[in-house]
This record gives sequence, C-alpha cells and structure tokens, in this order.
Amino acid sequence: MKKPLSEPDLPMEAASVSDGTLRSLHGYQIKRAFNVIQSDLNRTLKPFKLRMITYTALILIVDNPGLRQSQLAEAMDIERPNLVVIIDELERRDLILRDRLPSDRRAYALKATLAGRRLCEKAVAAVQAHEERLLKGINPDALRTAMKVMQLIEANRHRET
Amino acid sequence: MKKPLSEPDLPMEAASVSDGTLRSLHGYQIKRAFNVIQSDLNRTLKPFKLRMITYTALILIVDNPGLRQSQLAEAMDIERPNLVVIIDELERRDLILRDRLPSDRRAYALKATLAGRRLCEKAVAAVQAHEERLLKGINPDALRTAMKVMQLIEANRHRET
DNA sequence: TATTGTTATACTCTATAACTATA
DNA sequence: TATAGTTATAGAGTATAACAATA
Repeated sequence: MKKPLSEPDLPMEAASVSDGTLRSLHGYQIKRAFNVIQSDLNRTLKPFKLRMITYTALILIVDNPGLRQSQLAEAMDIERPNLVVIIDELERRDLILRDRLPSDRRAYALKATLAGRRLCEKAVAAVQAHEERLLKGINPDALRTAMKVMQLIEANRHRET
Repeated sequence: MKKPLSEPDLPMEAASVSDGTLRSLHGYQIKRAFNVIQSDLNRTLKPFKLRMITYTALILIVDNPGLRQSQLAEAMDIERPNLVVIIDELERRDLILRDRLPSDRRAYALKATLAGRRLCEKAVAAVQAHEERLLKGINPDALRTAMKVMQLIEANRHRET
C-alpha cells in the first residue's frame, strides 16, 4: 500500500485501492509489519546462519541455562514438535547442547556452549542495529504502547475450540 | 509466555524463563500477537470457507471493483504468483470474476459477484466480532497508536540488496 | 495414566525464475 | 523491450496424531 490513492495515469477501468486501513481488520496491518520485520531480520541474521526462530531459541537458552524443551516451546509459543528441529540445528552447530536431567530422564536441560554464547552476543548486536533501523523515527512512548497492545492481544487469545 | 516467572514446583535444575520482552527483539512480540490474531481469525472465517488472505482479497475486490491483480497484489503486499491461487479459489467459488480489460488485454478487472458481496458482508460481521473479542480492554487511543507504529515499521522496510 | 521428546505428515504463506500473451 | 498474469517449485512456519521412554 505504498501508493495510497489514485494514480494519475490509470485507465478509467482500473480502480484505485482504498487507502490504508482495511475495514475491520487491524490484524492485516500487524501482518504486514511482521512480514517486514521478519524478512529484514532474517537478512540481518543471515551472516550468522540464524533465522528469527533459531535466534530466539538461542537467546532464550543463553539467558536461561537449563531450560527444558517443553519450557522453551511454551516460552516461544510454538508446538513441541516444531522445536525439535530447531534444537537439532543449534546442537549440530555446537551452539547448544542437550544435557540429560538426572532428576527426570525424559527431559533435557538445554545449555549454550561458549561458541553459542559468543555467536549470540554478536547476533544481538546486529539485531539491535536492525531494530534501530526499523524503528527509526518512532516515538519511544508510542513503541512502548504498541508493544503493550501486542501483549494484550496475545492475552486475549481465544482458547475454546 | 503465560507464566512470567518461576514455577514453585520445579526441580532445581530447571530454570525459569525470563519474563516478557526478549532482549532487543520487539519483532518477536509482534510475531506472537500476529499468530494469535491469525489463528483466531481463521477459526472465525472457517464457516465461510475463507482464510485471512482470501478474506482480505475478497474485501478489497468488493470495495474496489475493477481492481487488477497486480494492483491487488501490491495492496496486499504479496507477490503476484501467490495471488493467482487466491483469485483462482475465489473465482472457482463464484465469489468474484475476472473480466478482461478491453484497453489492455493482458490484464483482468476483478469484480465481486452478488454472492461474493453477500458472503463478504456476513464475513465482515463475524470479523468485527472477532476483533472486538481480541481487542477487548484495549484503549482505543493505544490501539490507534499501535496501528500507526505498524505502518511506520512497514514504511522503514529495508530495500537494498 | 501422564509427560518429554520425537517422528511423520500436511497445510499455509512466502519468494523466485521462467514462461505466454499482450503492449 | 517491458508488463500482466501464470506455472512450477522451494523454503519456512505451523499444527496434529501417534510413538518410545520415563514418570
């Protein structure tokens, strides 16, 4: 929706797209913003061979050593099966490791390796630059408000089948 | 991230996930909100056999009769090839039709059928209820601010490369 | 019985290259 | 040559059922 209203050189038959807000669909604006963030972030993370989802998993493991996969999946709000391949990928690259919990031999304690912590810190710096770029010109109060709104939306999740 | 901090009955080995904001990653909060919206909306649209993306295309065609596919793709911020299957689906269900433009026989003028307009209006009502539910308790000013922030993020899209 | 991690699978959304028919 | 729509395809995210090992 870069061109908000009518273009001068369109033939009569072609309509102009009504500007901005789709009626009754705030969700689509959030989708568009998210797509921009995701593709820009993935470009930023490419040199580290990380994606948004693997970066998120790595940073949570670095910041919360000993996390179980089920806890991490809940924290990331993804399904357990989908986390497995992410953990596999990080483990194969020796960025994290799966330690068996003696107290519960079904579960793993996830821990970052030194290499994982180092890569994470470098990636964090790049991501900070990415966010500065993408959030440039946005009033910090407005941004805080927006993030609070995102949390409220998440909290209003509809759980009944 | 429903449980913000430590759970009382966890064994010592298990760490608690640090609450809320992932350091330097506003994007992930937006992702989570979007996922909630998308899955709730798709559930809402299921009785109409629509999804977020087909609903969006339909409403834009209803509101902008004569739209070309390329214009619609740009308005929805998706790639032209991905729009084709969406238009196919709506056309197969006789909700819209592709009219050849006499002035440019490469292009189509997209128009909603009566059935399409009727389904659209019913879906709009359901979506309004969905958004009321999901945005319940959110200050309208805060919501407006959040939507403006989403637009600004979209406008800061990184285009080089 | 219930839970942790796993496998397999299916569906959706996104992105790109290459084609056709028109301009 | 450029553009509108199309085909084919690949990649990534998400969701569910069912299983083995363990609780």
